[in-house]
Amino acid sequence: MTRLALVDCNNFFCSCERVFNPALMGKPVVVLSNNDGCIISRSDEAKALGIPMGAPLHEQQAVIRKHGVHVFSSNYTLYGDMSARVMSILRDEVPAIEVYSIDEAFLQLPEGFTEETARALRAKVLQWTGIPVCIGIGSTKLLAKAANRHAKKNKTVTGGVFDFTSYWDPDGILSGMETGDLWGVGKNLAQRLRGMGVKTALEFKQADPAAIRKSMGVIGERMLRELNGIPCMELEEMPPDRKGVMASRSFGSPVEGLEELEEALANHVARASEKIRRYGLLATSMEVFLRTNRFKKDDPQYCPGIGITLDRPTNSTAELMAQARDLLQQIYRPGYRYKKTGIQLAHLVAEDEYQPELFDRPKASVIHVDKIVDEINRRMGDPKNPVITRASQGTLRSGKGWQMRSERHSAHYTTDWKELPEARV
DNA sequence: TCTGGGGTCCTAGGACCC
DNA sequence: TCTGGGGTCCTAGGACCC
Repeated sequence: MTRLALVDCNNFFCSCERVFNPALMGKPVVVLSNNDGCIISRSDEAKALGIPMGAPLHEQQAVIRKHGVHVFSSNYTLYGDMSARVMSILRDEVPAIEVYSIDEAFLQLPEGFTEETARALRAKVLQWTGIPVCIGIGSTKLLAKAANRHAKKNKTVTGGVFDFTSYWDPDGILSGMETGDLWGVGKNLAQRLRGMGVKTALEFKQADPAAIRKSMGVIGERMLRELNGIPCMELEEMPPDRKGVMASRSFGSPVEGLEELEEALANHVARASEKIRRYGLLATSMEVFLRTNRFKKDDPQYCPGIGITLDRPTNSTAELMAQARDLLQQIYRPGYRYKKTGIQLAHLVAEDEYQPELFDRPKASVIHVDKIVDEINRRMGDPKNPVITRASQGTLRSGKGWQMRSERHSAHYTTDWKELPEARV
């Protein structure tokens, strides 16, 4: 039987801050998201105060002041550095490792790697880096994840390490776990499972595969098999090729003017292009988007996006910048309070494999034209009940007119006319 | 009134994760 | 007043091709 471990750093960002400020030990600590908007990491003490994951900072100010919670802006350079140290220790201990995220890794365990070995590894990571970790062991990735969760939730009993493969009653553990606690089962799938009478991880494990397949597709079936110890997810030592790179930020306060949006966008283009250069990649398509504040229900909402296929693959900041500015001008409308803007570089190709004469560009180019949306709604529907509620993209199909997608119906709408005033491709 | 079948490519949207 | 920023995979359906 193959055995895998999932090693997960506890409250990683908070733990990193503590390494460099030991006086924070035993005190409540939180780390904030990029914009200092949300709480994205909490120490155990902060969790005990009832501060939820992802909570907007402003909602927690009272608790923070009352209990003297230490608040940090995030410092990803620091966290990346600490992560590398932890991973390098893990890499030296086992034949293969998959770095799954900044604070997690799957380990392929060699023969004779026992729970005691795991405890020693845990102690070593703590001693060498100052970062506490939990370790879960199982015969599949899903079970290793579940074991890790059990170890973390019952730290006083488990000491931060739990091994499904040597425990006398694994089903007993699964029966105490809700399906929503499993890796890959979120709010919606948990609800779907409840509808089938499946509430615990054990009930999921024992469910009818055909029924699961029908209601949850291959993802559900895969999870069911993994619960039964049949591996469906391989250890991936090499990170897969990147599909796209995004750079976006929210504004602290709403922005209305084009100039300010351009400035922000320039920043995003610089970051994204730098990133793909570092990876040795070229972008062949780019998308620019704008967002109004979705939390302000009463404000007029406008969330356009526009994508193009680039004339030639590039990672040059200047080239991308010129394109981005042009795209922004196409979607910008005055009179809205914008909250966020960003770009996405996609259809990435490796720089050293790129040969212009062999390069096959993506065929369809996506456009955004608000006027087309308006026009379709005007021509096709009752203006009070528009066919397209929030379509942000459409495609010009050769000879077939415009194809738009309606959010409400999740379907394409194809018009039989091509020409529209002021339509820009 | 009947009106192929198989395949690829593309996109949006849903769901999930850290 | 303030509400993150990245990613992934799967599915469904249309255009287009043979």
